[in-house]
Amino acid sequence: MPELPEAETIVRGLRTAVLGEHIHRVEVMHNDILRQPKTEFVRGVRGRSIDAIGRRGKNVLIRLEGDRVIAVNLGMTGRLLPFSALPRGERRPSHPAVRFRFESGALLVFDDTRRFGTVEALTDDEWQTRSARMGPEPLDAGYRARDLFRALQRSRAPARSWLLDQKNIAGLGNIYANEALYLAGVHPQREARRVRRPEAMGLHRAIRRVLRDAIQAGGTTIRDYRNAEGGRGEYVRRLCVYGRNGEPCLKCRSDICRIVFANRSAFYCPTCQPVPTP
DNA sequence: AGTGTATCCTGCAGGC
DNA sequence: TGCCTGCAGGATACAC
Repeated sequence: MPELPEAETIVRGLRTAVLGEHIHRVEVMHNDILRQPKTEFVRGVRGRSIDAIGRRGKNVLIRLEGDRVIAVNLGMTGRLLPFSALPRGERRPSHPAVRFRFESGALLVFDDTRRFGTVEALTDDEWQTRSARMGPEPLDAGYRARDLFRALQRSRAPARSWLLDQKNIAGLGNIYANEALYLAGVHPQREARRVRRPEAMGLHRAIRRVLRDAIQAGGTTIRDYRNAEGGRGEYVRRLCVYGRNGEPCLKCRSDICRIVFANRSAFYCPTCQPVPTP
């Protein structure tokens, strides 16, 4: 659920909260969150300090001394919650999966209701290999509209499926993929290779605009997403199609439609995003 | 090779 | 009230 803007918002919050902390103890409450043996994970992180916090696509990267990195994929309901002391009462995480305790007494909790998220300790080299298999960062200055157009040409997948595939672009999820397609006037089921050059230009612009605006709004909270301070994302108020089926299109007043394909809902305006003609 | 489907898991909303 | 179904921001093993 957390997509690029949510991951970026969490990263910014974590920088002020846990940068420089020294990991003293690690507790794993749910082994299924880890993608490696628990002993290997603990060995990779314990006793190291946090040098930097970064992001790649939807992944939060906690960089440790000694060329190590904790890679966190938030899945659908994952949260990274820093606390200055052991939390109690309402502020306590509901489904803690991994707890990092710092020498200062502060701690960082990976909390995940559905446990679709993953946490792993990697060397920089291992992470580089992983990162190389992912598509370009859509907000990088070097990501060009013509690159998007050329890549689209090579696929028969529906445009929405193509945008969700992290090998094509890193960081888009179901919300922002649908929003970008709406802004670009492309139907979610249009074959990627049938997106014309001017439409690809518009889609490139739409992707970057949606992601930048959503970061500025602190992401989108539908139900579970919270930032590092426990706060909500305000981009919900700016959504044009996602979750708005049956409501009027903001441009033309047609009813927004919801369809399901590839096991996920897609939202679009039947007038602004005409059905693909075979 | 590249795409679509089913699956992991929990919680919530809505219908009866 | 309680039971059932469907739905949810992701990623991936598998079948075609």
